[in-house]
Amino acid sequence: MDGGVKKPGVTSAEVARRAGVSQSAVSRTFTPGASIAPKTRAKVLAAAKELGYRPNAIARSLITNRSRMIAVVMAYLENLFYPGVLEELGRLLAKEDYRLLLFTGFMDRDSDPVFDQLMQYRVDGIVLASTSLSSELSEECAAAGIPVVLFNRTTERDAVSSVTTRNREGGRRVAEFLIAGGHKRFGYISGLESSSTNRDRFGGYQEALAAAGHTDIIVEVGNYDRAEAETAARKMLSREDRPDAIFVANDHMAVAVMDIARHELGLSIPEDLSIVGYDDVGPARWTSYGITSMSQPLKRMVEATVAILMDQIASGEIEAEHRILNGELVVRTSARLPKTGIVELDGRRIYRPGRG
Amino acid sequence: MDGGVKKPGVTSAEVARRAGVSQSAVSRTFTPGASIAPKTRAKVLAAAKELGYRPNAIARSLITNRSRMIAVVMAYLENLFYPGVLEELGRLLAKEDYRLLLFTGFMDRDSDPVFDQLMQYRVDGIVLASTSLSSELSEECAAAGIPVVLFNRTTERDAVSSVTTRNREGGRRVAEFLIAGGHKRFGYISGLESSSTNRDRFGGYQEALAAAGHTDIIVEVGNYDRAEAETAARKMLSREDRPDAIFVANDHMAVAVMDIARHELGLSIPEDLSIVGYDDVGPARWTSYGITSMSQPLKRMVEATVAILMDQIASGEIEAEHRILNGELVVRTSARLPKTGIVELDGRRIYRPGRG
DNA sequence: CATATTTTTGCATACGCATTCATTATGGCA
DNA sequence: TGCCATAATGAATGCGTATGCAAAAATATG
Repeated sequence: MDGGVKKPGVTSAEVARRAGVSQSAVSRTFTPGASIAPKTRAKVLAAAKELGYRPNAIARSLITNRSRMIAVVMAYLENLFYPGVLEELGRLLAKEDYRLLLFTGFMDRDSDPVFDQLMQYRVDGIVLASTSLSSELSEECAAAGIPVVLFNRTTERDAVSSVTTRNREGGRRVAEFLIAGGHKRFGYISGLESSSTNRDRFGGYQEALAAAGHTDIIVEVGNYDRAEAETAARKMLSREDRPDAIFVANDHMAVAVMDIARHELGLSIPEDLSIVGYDDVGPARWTSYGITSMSQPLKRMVEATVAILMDQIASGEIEAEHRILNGELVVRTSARLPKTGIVELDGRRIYRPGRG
Repeated sequence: MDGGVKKPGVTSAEVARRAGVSQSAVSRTFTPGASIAPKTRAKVLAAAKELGYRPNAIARSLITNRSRMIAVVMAYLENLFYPGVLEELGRLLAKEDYRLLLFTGFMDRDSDPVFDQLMQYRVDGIVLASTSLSSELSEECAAAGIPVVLFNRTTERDAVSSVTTRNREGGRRVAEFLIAGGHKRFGYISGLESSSTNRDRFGGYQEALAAAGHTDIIVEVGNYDRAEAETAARKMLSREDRPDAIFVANDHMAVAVMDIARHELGLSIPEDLSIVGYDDVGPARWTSYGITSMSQPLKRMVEATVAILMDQIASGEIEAEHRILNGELVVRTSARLPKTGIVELDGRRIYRPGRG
């Protein structure tokens, strides 16, 4: 009825009056490390509690020029890998006393309008998890002193920090594993062709296959999308010379490929067809799928991401830093096993050729 | 080297000087509906572009007493239903020009420390998706004029707004479906026993079963957790009088139950055992599972949530509002089919008893 | 006890912007 | 052209807090 005014909330001045001290004293009470006498502090805390006072983070940000918010840009969350990342990010950022401003659910892959928003909120750092950033924008961030971390992505010119795994080595290992398993015809269902992860995974795969004399890889595009992966699988598997081994660029698509292979085309996995995925995400571990998959160490990746952010926020230096972590090929039931090279490692079966 | 100072960024005063106008004019240029001459506006926009000016949302919030941020509290994201909610929330909130401050990844189900944070940031609204709120806290929100919406949850005393589906009717329908399918022994794997959804789903199930003379339901607790659901399934299915029909309180657990039943205990689904889930989440549709499941209309639920928030923000009135939506029992392959009652509805098979 | 040193305190100011108010420019109409 | 209504403008102020500075209080030292 009164037209929508949010009640203004208790201010530090009101608390000060109540406690019989100055506004400064109230501020100092809530500023760790500030000079304040214990008894004054106690008075202030009492008054604050009575009035239900909470420091206004907005006003604080205006003074300190720090919002204590990190923007996380994640275009889609359908692939469970990303919710996992989000959850871990939330955990670690909270531990560092940072809040998480999430940008998701925009279909156009263009992050520029989102970028405007996040700059207006003066975030202290940016994590880009499923989008890249045009080079002008990343330069603008650098100029503004805002650290940016590309998560699970890199750019050619490595001007912006990134956290990735050894995708090329991963692709190579997948190839070695499949070759050792005695496969003859190799397929690849690709992710987004513009993404660095996809290029690297395919590059390593292709390279190792070529080294073993296999130069004819059957490729279809899945764009990291479930529906497109289904289409790609149908196409690839209804060929006469269909592959007996497929490397799918991530588990999210691999699940779809397995469903199509088994239930639409009646193929047995791994007897008729071996499938290897990437990420080692939740569903890969579910026994219905049991996907043999290159793992990405999610927790350590997120740790590295937060470490880079905190470091650059603290130092003010924002030279690009690149953290590249190792994964393992986790062996399950979706692909035929090589005779050697499989070892047990804290409860998981891992493929490590040469250790075998 | 210089100890970490984020560059202050361009201010409206600088733009004003550059454009040869007052700071007020700059402000009015970026305030929709403000009184500003087209040519002045053009000058300002030009200067702003040159300098790379973006209005400081923090400073604006301080004046307007609106942060244009909505806090979303979501303890865990492992169940794909919630990432879906998050994505849709992000989409709709962006459309309303609101940002999403996410709180996730805290394991203790207690949301109170989180609550402190979110109040400090003076969010304009709160969505609680996997946590409840102590009654004092919800009263504090009401007093502060901050709308709160419980998503997929309710409290007994309905003092705080909520968006849910007809869980009781859903449970009832599942029971009717399983009875019509000729099942004899009924099991239930429960969600969090303290949650309203779980109570309602079980209540309806129990009620309809009792009406048909089945009063002995075998119950195990899964707490909406995958691992616990696995344990529950093992226990329930290794009994001598194991059920031939299980209602699992959500799909996230139903997937685990199916895996255990099939691959650990060698049961055929639906020949030996029928399974019905809840949510109609992604994996339920994957052909490996094909879970017959009560759907929750995610998009409409999120729509309702945002509508309630926008409404209460605009009006300033925050009397609790309850939106209860309808789901459908989507029939797939995880449960034996009744002879009648299955109809086709925009490409899905739906169970509607009495509709023939 | 006087003096030097340290700790604590309040005053005043600034952060970047929106908004009120008084003033000036603009356009409409006779 | 002159007069009035309206639009546009700038100066000033305040949102809630942190912080530099100087004054005051507390403590240590001789």
